Amino acid sequence: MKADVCKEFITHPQVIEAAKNDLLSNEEYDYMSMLFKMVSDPTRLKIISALFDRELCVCDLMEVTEMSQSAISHQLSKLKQTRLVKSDKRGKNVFYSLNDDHVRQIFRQAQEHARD
Amino acid sequence: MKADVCKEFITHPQVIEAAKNDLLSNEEYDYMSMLFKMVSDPTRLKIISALFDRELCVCDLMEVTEMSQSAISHQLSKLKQTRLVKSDKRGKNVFYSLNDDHVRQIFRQAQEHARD
DNA sequence: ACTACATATGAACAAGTGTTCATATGAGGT
DNA sequence: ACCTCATATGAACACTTGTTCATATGTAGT
Repeated sequence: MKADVCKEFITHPQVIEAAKNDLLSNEEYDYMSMLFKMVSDPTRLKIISALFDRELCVCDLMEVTEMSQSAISHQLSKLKQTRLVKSDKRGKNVFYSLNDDHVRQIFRQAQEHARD
Repeated sequence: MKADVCKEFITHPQVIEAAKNDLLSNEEYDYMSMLFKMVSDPTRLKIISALFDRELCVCDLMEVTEMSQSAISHQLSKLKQTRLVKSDKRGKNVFYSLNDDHVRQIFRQAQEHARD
């Protein structure tokens, strides 16, 4: 970013070139950032683990997570917009479930990390 | 959370019990939340991918990520506090590198997800 | 049509986050 | 001792985020 800083490089320019080549596109960073943001809130993590092996309606999620209806509904809305969960309206209820397996994998990986 | 909501459960209480049993401890949620927060910022993601296969000093990271010295230093400080990176002071420079393999795994998993 | 229940949504507010700017610390060379 | 380079750090600021409160929408039963 600055030109007149770090005049005396110790690591050779090749190392910096290599690191530059390892960079991804901005779209990839933005997507990953969005994905991680979605799973970086404890309430949403609770919701995700509740939905891990079954579908649940908003009602059920209130019971399970001990959160208010509004809070859950707002979070589900975000999770749905970002395609992490899908919904199925049946009668008065709306049932939510995880949308694909990537979420489960990332969740599991972090959970393993948490055990240390 | 509320008692007088959802009087007519469609899913049986057993399902709710099962979901409750799948919940983790608050400490686990907080840890996972913290971990995901750390990798949910594009600047930090850039830093992490630059450090993926090599150590770099703050100087190098400025060049590679095209960010200001202060911004990088602040982010490295957070990444170090949360043990995602470690540092090694040699002379005038401080070299940073990833601290364990969990970060790499979680990063890779998300990157795969990003390709869809 | 009316009522009760389930969910969604908008506004408002407190709390958290990332950057910049200015300055401090610390190490090496002279 | 002094100067310069490399990094760290504190304060200030704009911006984002999650919750609550109030209210709207929609569905089923009567």
